[in-house]
Amino acid sequence: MANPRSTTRAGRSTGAVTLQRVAEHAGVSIATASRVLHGGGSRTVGEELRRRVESAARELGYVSNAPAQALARSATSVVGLIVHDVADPYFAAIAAGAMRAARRQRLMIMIAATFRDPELEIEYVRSLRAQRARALLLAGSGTDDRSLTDRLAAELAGFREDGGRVACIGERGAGPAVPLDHAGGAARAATELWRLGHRRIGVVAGPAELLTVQQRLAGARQALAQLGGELPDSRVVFADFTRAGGREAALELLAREPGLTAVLALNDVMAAGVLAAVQDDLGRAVPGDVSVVGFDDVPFAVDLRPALTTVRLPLEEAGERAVQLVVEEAPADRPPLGVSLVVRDSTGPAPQR
Amino acid sequence: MANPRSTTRAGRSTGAVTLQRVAEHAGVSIATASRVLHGGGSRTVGEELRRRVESAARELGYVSNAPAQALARSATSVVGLIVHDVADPYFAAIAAGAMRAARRQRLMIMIAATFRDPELEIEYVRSLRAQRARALLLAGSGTDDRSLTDRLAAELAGFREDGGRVACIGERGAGPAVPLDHAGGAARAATELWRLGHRRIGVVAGPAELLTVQQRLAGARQALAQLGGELPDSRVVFADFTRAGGREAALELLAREPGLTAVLALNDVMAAGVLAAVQDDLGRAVPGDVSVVGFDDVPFAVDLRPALTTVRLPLEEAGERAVQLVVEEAPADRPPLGVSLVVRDSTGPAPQR
DNA sequence: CTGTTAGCGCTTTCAT
DNA sequence: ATGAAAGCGCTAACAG
Repeated sequence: MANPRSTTRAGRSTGAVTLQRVAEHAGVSIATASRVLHGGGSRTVGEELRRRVESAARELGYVSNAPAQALARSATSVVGLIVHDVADPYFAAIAAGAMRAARRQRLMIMIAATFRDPELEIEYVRSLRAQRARALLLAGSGTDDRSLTDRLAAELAGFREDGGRVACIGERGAGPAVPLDHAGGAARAATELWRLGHRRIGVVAGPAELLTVQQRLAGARQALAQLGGELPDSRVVFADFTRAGGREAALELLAREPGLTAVLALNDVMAAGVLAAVQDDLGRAVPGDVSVVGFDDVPFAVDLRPALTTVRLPLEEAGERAVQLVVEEAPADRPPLGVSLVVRDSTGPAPQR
Repeated sequence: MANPRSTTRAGRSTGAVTLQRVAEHAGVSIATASRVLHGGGSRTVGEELRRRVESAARELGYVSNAPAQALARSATSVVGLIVHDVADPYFAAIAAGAMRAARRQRLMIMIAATFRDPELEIEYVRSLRAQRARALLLAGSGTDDRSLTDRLAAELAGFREDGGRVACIGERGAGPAVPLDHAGGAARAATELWRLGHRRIGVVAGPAELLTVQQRLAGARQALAQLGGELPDSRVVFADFTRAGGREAALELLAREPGLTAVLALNDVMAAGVLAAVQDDLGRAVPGDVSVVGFDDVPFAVDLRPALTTVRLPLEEAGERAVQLVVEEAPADRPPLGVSLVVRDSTGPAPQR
């Protein structure tokens, strides 16, 4: 004989334990059950019934149905986070911060990785919109592609109209943001190099179309100009924001401008590649022959060979702030996150010649 | 029958665009609209109506309501992934693989980070159960705590009863798993060290209660025993699976057993700490004085100083397989993922004495 | 091929 | 304080 979960009255096949069943089991109305099990604080149910409902729920192993709740109250507790690549320590750090904050707010984070495809980013905000996510966090850099940006903006506008909140990590003109001073950081790095006597500095940059890259590059360029130096285009090479990209770019850069005494990598992952290129491929000493500075200060920067001098960005905190921004746990006008230069062993005085 | 909702455009800027509205706008029934907009492939709608519905949806800017769909068909397209810490490259790699596979299946990944708190893991499977996630991926190591394990198992059983699928990355007796040969990998590492002439080998291990740690440790111990060597408890120190943990453990290990010529770190992040301890704190050479081998082969292993010899685990692929396992995109009996030893520069012959 | 019509499980007035 | 009932937006029989 079959062994159904409980005796069924008419046809109604059993299985999932619903609020309905909990209510029956406790001998109360479904409304009451809802109030005790999901009622937000406003305890408006008598002690006796409350107890009965609670034990019924426990006995039956009740688990609330989030989609049903979402439908009924048209609001979910999921926050979408769109990153380029979770395996990239930059995004991993942001995600970690966001998740920490989410836990405090009892929110769930749904992460989508675009693998650097802007089309996918748009597709994902649409998905998250369909999920009726409570908020959306855009962690990746924006692009200077107007059409893409406009389409994204349209999708985000729709999301907001449905009542969703949006926050960006780093300015990208698509809503409130947790500002990240890319330009300032790059300026700090360039200035340090200048101070060390470097006059011929090259830059290994990420994809040229990324706003973040443009801002960092502009910061370095401006600082150098102000100092009386320069950063001609011939000293900048763009590549993927990866270790391989950094390595190739460094090789090209130093082939093109052999006299460079320092290179600024626009992120730490690329810096790792630069270090490999300079030391292993080219057999030059760091910082003896050429100094290298990175950007972001991801966890492994200190373990690089030599330990990387880099611009520190408080990524985890940025992630936390982003969720605070969308759940208004904190005032929107907090002092911006500071960037700082962490001087380690990959930089030194410019070699005499 | 007056529709109370769409009483025209007075006041409120017409609420959400629902299927109902799209249907009206297209002059078809809501069922037809549903069929064209969400109908899975089985095109059973006339060309004419199909076109009308599609353009109506576009004009109105319709976005489907996932929670409503989930409720109606009692199935979602979200897959939960529970990790210890997204910022840890081990989990980041797994997550990246999972997301890549998820995209192909048009699934969304909801990541929950336990920050290494087993209680939280249980809490999160409950949450994901409430979300009616289609599947659950457990990426973290299990524990040898019986009570915790039982409670988790109970929760997972409930999840399965509701129709959810579960997969683990690495065996943990909680359902089908993407096997990861922790023991075999450790054996390979230990054997290599032995081959290089090392006879006094120490181990810097992660938390003792983690199954993964126990398996790796057992693998190393057994290999050594087989070779005629040994791994007494005095040569094993447990600490957090972090850089700091690795560093402290290495310091303690070498203080306790100064004669060690090699140390096996049970993951690469710890290995980074070991390298720092040995070289920077103790001023000993690697691999001249002591050889170091890591575990996992995370991306930065090659950039460590010196480049780390380590056991390679195909983490991204494991993540991909895990989602394939729960959506049965692939047969369950695929050949297990292979582990291999990547020999780099942190290992060398045992020093003569 | 298209429309009707029950629900899916829960929240939330509105009464009592 | 508690219950009855009307939805929330969509899917899936079940007719035509």
